[in-house]
Amino acid sequence: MAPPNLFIDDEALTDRQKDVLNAALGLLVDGGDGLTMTGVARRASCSKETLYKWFGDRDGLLTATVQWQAAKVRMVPVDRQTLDRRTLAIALEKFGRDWLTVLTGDISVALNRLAVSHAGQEKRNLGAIVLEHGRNAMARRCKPVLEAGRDAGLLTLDDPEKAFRTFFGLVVRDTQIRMLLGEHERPSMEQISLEARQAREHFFALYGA
Amino acid sequence: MAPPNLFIDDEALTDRQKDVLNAALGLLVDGGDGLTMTGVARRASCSKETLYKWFGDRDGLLTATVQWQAAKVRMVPVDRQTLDRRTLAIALEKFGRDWLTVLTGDISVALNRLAVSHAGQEKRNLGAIVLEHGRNAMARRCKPVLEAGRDAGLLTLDDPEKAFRTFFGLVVRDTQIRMLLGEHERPSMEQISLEARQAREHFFALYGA
DNA sequence: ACCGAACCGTACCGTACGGTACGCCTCGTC
DNA sequence: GACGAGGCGTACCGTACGGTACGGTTCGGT
Repeated sequence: MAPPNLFIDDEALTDRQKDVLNAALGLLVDGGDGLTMTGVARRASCSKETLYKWFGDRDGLLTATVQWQAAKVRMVPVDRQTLDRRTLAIALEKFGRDWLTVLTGDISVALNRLAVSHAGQEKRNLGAIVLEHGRNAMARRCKPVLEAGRDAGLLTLDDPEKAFRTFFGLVVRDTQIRMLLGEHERPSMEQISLEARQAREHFFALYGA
Repeated sequence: MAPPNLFIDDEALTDRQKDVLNAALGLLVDGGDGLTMTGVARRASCSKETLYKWFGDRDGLLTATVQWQAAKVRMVPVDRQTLDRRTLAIALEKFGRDWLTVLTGDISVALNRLAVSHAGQEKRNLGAIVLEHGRNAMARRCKPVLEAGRDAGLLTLDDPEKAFRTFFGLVVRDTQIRMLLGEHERPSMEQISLEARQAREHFFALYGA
């Protein structure tokens, strides 16, 4: 059964509905199993019938949860005027730091795990959503900065997309896949800062004008 | 119930057992669901009872499948004598090419999906196995080459582990996570060659002596 | 005060799947 | 040829979970 309304535009959600999604997310974060309709209903103190009325079916609930939570990920915007090499470097480094912090967080790991599992079956929605709000959102934020850097004569890059993908690689490296595969020692703040700094240095070494 | 014998050392497997594991793998590759004991039994033309006798339980079967298949991944070894800059570059580039080819293959994607899902529940085995035969195997093959490059005065690196992780990032970038999340347009051979070449160039730009 | 909508709690149904039991067949060994 | 081990096919059981039904309660509107 199709969900009655699939709010691709979010925030047609009442507070109570957000409570439900929070419950689902909580269940998801501490152990992907346990995320059952009965479990969500119990944790949110609501009835299963309500869940089905609001979200159509299990998949609708999952989609709503992922969509709503993924949309929360916000990177700090960077104002592109008054761009000199130092502010650009600071911006990129902070970018990497924020990104690594989000990536290694419980919620991000749980969401990506769910989406990856989901992409294994035929239904592809969750993977697309997470990709959109994850990698692609990062790209949308990052590429204008790179282009601004190029226009300011600070960076030498032909294709912003390719440069972004390299930046992605320099920042994320093997961190994400290791977390997804169950290595639960999250890097510390200091570690993240260090890695972001090195990513920035490396990126400038490769693309600095 | 625990599997009767958990052959952490592989290849205590008869041909018939390998047939079974192949069936499981096939089921896994075309759509992670459908990978059910009944499905495997049907596909391998064997009885469920035999499956349970051989592998203990579903988890044992999955583990055996992943372990056996993951062990198949072989990178071409690199002889570290007579190392000049050109052969090192060729080795690293081929390394990247092979790695991207494996990573984007159906089997690798399916295996990693399964392992990631599995790591979401409390049982962590599969994640560890894939990590060991994936990233870690790559590291074990790669780091000696990097150290040889350093000893030959071709590379400047303090910590091989850190250098390897950067190499990993330069090669893999966002490719793996995108495949895992369901983006099924696999990069072509030409695309992979291009990316491996750029990864090699970038790596030398960062670590070349 | 009354009514209806929304919702909670719980009981219930159907099915899919992990795991077991059992009858039959095949084949190697004596 | 007799026999037992190993294995195939199938029927079966228990349970977990997605999904539905329904009675009881709260609450806002009239």
